[in-house]
Amino acid sequence: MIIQLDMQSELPIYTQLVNQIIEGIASGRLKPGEPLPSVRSLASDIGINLHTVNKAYTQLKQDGFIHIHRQKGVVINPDQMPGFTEPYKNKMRGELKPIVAEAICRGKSQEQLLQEVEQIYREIVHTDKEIE
Amino acid sequence: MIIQLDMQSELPIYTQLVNQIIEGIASGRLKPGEPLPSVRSLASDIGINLHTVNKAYTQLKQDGFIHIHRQKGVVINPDQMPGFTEPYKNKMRGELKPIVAEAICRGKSQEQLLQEVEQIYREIVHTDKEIE
Amino acid sequence: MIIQLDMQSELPIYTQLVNQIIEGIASGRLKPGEPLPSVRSLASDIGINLHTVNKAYTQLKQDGFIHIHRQKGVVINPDQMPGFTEPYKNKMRGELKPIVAEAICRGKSQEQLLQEVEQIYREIVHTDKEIE
Amino acid sequence: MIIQLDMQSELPIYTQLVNQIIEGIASGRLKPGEPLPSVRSLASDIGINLHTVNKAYTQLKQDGFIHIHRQKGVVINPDQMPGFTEPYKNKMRGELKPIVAEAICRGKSQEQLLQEVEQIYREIVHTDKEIE
DNA sequence: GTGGTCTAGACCACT
DNA sequence: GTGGTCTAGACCACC
Repeated sequence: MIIQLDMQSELPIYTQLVNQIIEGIASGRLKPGEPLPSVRSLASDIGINLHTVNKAYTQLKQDGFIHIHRQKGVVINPDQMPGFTEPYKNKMRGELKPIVAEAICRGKSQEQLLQEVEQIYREIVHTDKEIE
Repeated sequence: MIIQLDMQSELPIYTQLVNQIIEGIASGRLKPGEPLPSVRSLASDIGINLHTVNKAYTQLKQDGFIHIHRQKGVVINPDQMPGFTEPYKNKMRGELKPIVAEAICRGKSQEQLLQEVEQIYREIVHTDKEIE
Repeated sequence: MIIQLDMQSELPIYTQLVNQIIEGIASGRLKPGEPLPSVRSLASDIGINLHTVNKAYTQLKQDGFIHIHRQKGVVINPDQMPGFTEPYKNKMRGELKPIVAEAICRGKSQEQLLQEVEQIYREIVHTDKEIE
Repeated sequence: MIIQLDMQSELPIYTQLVNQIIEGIASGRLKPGEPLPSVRSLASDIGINLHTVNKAYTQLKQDGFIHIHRQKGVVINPDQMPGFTEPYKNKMRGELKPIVAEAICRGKSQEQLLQEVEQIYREIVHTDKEIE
């Protein structure tokens, strides 16, 4: 799996990493039980510090997306993804609200906005799984 | 208009301010041409630093949501809201993508996600405009 | 509040810090809303690195014991302590089980063990709040 | 006796092994003088490294729970379990204290906490000894 | 001033 | 080899 980081972004590097791995899972490119590179190898591959990778992995572990298997390394949670919990739902709605509000100001109709979301949904799910 | 700030939030205060004003515009509670409180009075009203309000107003001005006149003070852009520009579109899609991806991982179907967005849309637009 | 660290302990320093702060809250020496020293000052006071303090604070924040107020610094959660949740309950029972088992092997009766726990409970709660 | 290991746990595997054997003794499923599997066979049974089992056995021996004979192999200490020594007492209290403190913060009364400990005590002692 | 992030390098426990 | 911890020093955003 290719990791694309924007070092100029306002988003912390570890957050970008977390997002990309979640997108990888959502798209099916990363499957439950599949191993992830070690902290050190991923860090050297993408040219960042191992602590930054570690922070991303730790957050993914706390949220239940991955397991950190002692000495076997890191794997995508083989059993189940974290559920649609109430705290998560609130977090999601809180993130969505300002985005929707700005879209409304800028003239997007409800239909247009839903189409936009639908397209993003399909882009993620239909990502060609053969391409890595 | 009531401003609700969460001092524990990870979002900077000025960003929360920006978001709330944009939501006010989206909901219709704030209308084009309508005056906003001065930096000084808003800051003292909600008990935050002048600089923080100033930063929020500056960003809103840069994005085209408000005008800042030397004498007339601050008003909602009376002519037109900023449009659905290409850079904004990219920004929006970049923000939406990780949210959608995580929702997919957590088991949301496309229909459920669209309903969620639709509900948020309606909540913003249908906010009772009588209540301030 | 005095922090006592054992640099030779098997427990990570940041865990010892977390424990001591939780004990401080349990004993009433640290009250809801009360400020905690800044990362830097606490680190220099007890002679450890600021990142270690930061890690402890971050964990306490995630567990809901403290709030990290932007720029105001760190305060004990003024509203409510984290509840007796199911995951916590499981964690607690998992920690308690091997301790109880070993006590049984070493000849402790149920009554003796309960007295031990009771004494610890009282020691924490009845800590003289005048002494700091 | 069935050994249940959690490879995702933060506890080292050898510690989990030690705990489970102590629980086995506490519950009566493992009786004084009873033989334990050899390092080699236990390791292959539960699919872990020889060294890991060895480390667990070594710790149990040091604490006085088992004897390791050159010929007879490993047996539960036939004479007497280790006593309620002063160093052990301190260790136990040190482990108990943060658990009790957190329970207090999370709203457990002394009675509730004692009931919790009592229940764990009974669960260990009353484990059906017929089931292995 | 505050906390947050990133880097760098070291040591350790575990397997 | 793995991840976990600690230290050190730097820069940044926020207020």
